[in-house]
Amino acid sequence: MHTLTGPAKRRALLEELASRHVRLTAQRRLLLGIIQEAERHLDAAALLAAAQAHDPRVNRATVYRTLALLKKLALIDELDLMHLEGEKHFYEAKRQSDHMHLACFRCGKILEYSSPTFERLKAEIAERSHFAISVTRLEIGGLCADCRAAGRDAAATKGGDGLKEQRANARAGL
Amino acid sequence: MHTLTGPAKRRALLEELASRHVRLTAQRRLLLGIIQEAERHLDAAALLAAAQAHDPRVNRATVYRTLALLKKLALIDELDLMHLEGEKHFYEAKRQSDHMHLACFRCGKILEYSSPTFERLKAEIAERSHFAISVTRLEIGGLCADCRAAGRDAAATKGGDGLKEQRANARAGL
DNA sequence: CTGATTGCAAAGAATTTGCACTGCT
DNA sequence: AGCAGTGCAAATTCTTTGCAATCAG
Repeated sequence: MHTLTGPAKRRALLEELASRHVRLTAQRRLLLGIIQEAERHLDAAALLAAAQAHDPRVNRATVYRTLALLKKLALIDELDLMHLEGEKHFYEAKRQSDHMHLACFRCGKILEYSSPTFERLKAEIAERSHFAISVTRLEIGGLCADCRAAGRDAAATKGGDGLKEQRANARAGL
Repeated sequence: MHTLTGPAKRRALLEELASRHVRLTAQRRLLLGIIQEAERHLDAAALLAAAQAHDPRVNRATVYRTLALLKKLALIDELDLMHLEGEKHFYEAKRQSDHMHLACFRCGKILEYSSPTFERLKAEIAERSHFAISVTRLEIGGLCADCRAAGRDAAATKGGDGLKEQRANARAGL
């Protein structure tokens, strides 16, 4: 997961934009680079912060506009990650094969998973519903292996309360 | 799709809440009923409007709090429907088997689709990643059968621009 | 009774927009 | 040169919260 090839990948994105005759401003180069080198899923605020570390003049609006552009050009995917921590969106550069995201409600960890079965499912859907698929988003919420074990232990004593669980409880007024 | 059994289903939800010792206020009964009888996916605003049609005193906050409660109790699923029209969430009563949502970027139509392949995929994920799945959300964006055809026609003349496409274009400043 | 639930209105988080200015190509 | 892109700050959209009043069990 997050197998980054570094410069190679980065150039690919830049070239992709250039070949599509998209203007390459300093801001876009910077943002593209950050998105591609990212070791974790970035939200708009994190991307903005990272960009401003290099050049404080990069503006929030530019970040949102650039993300919208890249999404429209199908170069990045937008994720909700099960709204584990608020309603913000996360972004990642598109890769060869789609993958799904497993979000742990307890520790907040995000696991990635890809499978031929998913590809088969998509093909099946396309064929049977005559739908031309352009984006897929498969997000799964639950407990990761570690937290399943930890949860069993904690349940014996106090009753484990994780990230998402806390938020949900608060909202439901529990 | 949207095969509603009416009263039967409604009672089921009420009883489910009662059996869990959840207080059944007039507001909750009303909201539950609306959610279960709904013929389409409801967002918080639509749910509020529908509720207020019966009783104008139902408050926005109560709607959000009730949705949070039902989500926490795993009685409803929250959907993003590919953010086709803003960032609001949609809700639907949970059913026996999970299904995915196909969102048409052009006409905004939402199709539902369920498949044993999806069930197999979930089983595979659970087994291989040792993840305890509690919620899944599979959303697919693209063009529905009708719009694929319409798009081909329109492309010949003006170049079809649909709901989501318009918003995306606007955001990307195109 | 008594704590859970509600209404209200104000606050909050995330994102978008209008407009004047800047900078690619 | 000329239009796409940007910064800025205000506006929007959707959702949450604090607190006093109300209600279910």
